[in-house]
Amino acid sequence: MYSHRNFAMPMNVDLSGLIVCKGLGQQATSHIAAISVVQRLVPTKTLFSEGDEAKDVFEVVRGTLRLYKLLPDGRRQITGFLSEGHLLGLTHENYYLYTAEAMTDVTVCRYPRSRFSRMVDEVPGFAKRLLAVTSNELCAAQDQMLLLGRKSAVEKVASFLLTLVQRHTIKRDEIRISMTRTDIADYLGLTVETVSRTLSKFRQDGIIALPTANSMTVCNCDQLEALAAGELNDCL
Amino acid sequence: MYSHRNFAMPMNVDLSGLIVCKGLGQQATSHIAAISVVQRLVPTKTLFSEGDEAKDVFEVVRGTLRLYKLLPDGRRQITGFLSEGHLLGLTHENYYLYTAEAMTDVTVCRYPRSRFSRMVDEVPGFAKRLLAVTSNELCAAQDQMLLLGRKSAVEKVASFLLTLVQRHTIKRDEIRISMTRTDIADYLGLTVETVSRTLSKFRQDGIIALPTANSMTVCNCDQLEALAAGELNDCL
DNA sequence: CGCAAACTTGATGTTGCTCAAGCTAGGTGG
DNA sequence: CCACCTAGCTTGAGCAACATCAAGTTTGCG
Repeated sequence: MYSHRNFAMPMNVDLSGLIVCKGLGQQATSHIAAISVVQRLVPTKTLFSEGDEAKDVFEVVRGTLRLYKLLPDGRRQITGFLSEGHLLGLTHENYYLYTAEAMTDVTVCRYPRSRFSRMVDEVPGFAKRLLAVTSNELCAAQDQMLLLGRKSAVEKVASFLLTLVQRHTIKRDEIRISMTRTDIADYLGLTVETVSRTLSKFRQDGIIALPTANSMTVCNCDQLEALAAGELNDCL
Repeated sequence: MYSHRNFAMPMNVDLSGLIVCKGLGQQATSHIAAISVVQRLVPTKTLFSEGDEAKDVFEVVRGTLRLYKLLPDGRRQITGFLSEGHLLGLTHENYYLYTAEAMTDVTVCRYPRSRFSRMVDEVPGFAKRLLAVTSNELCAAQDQMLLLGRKSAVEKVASFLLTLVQRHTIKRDEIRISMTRTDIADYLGLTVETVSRTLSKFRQDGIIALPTANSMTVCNCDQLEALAAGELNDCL
């Protein structure tokens, strides 16, 4: 199982495209690159767990992670899926507030938190950039609260599919679903069975096509939007 | 009805205690005070609505507001209750992402967004302070996602009561509930009836006392914590 | 080819919603 | 000061949406 362990490498990678560097000067970029370490994960490996001491901040360079919180009895709520370019591990506590686990092969860039924190003080515009990132996350979190608290299963799944469509603008309407049904369920506050049934229903209604379990084509985007907003409660 | 309208006043108020000023220098504090305007609201008046152009940032000086999002058919999800010392209206979009409505008589301090934004660039440490505030909100939002997506009605209400207890450490265990049952329901993703029934059950079980509908005493804090964590599913 | 994990589908069960009615408290006007 | 009125709260009965439990099916991989 050794080959499955997480490992850090003193590797020379081009980091100039990192999100944390965007808009910062050449000097800041090299400063950031200097304190970073590249790390890789295989699927299902955790980058860090809720409650661990928050020693590092990470940026996703490649692949996708799921972030989640658990209840004592194992119930799971996925708070987000993070892909290339996203930061994670930012917190003002001394411990991580959620678990981050690789869904695919993942490459991240790791920054020691102490130095990262110093950069927030010293690099002009850096705190503002992080504020922008965090504000966007908060916005997404609030949308998700509306979804979790007030939407029906059909609305939840429809909303979710639409966000998938909006992310993958590449290849019109043909979407790769990189998460399992269980992940989707834990993200939407449903069970696997309900997610599966709802997708089947959308397929039967000609709203989507499911060539395989992991890919999807949206046939009727308007109707999906109507369903997501809860405007077609009668029609189903 | 004129007396019920929101109004802004060129009023001299001591603003040195504002949260936005904390930890900043004397110069920054006076700078902030210089661009602020005091504004008052009576209960049920909205400070701003979701989708409005985000012209200002606010700080609550007195009273409590509810923040919420609506679905087209009127379903409401309250994303938070804001009291004294909290900032609101921060967004990186050009419009507000939620509605803010007064629950009590409210006094806020208003800052033009353009100037506030300039301060983020110019006042050292200001962006970092806002980052801390936003990070805390994000943390709370993620806890709320877990609650909304994965907790039962009993667990939701128990969790909510515990956060109330933690806020009001004043007067051991005697808590004033400033929101209506409907507000609580819309915050927890439940209906009024379910909230009422659950509170009644807690009362019957001797976990809490409800002298009036708007106040509460926690009799058995341990049990409430156990319920909130979902550890007593069998016992009820 | 065979195995395991993921997915789908059906039958049944339960939580929390809906609808309906009565209760309580605070505020208003006679 | 009291009666009324209304908004908020409580409680009950029935129901629907979603969960649970239980097979089967498909898929990907060794």
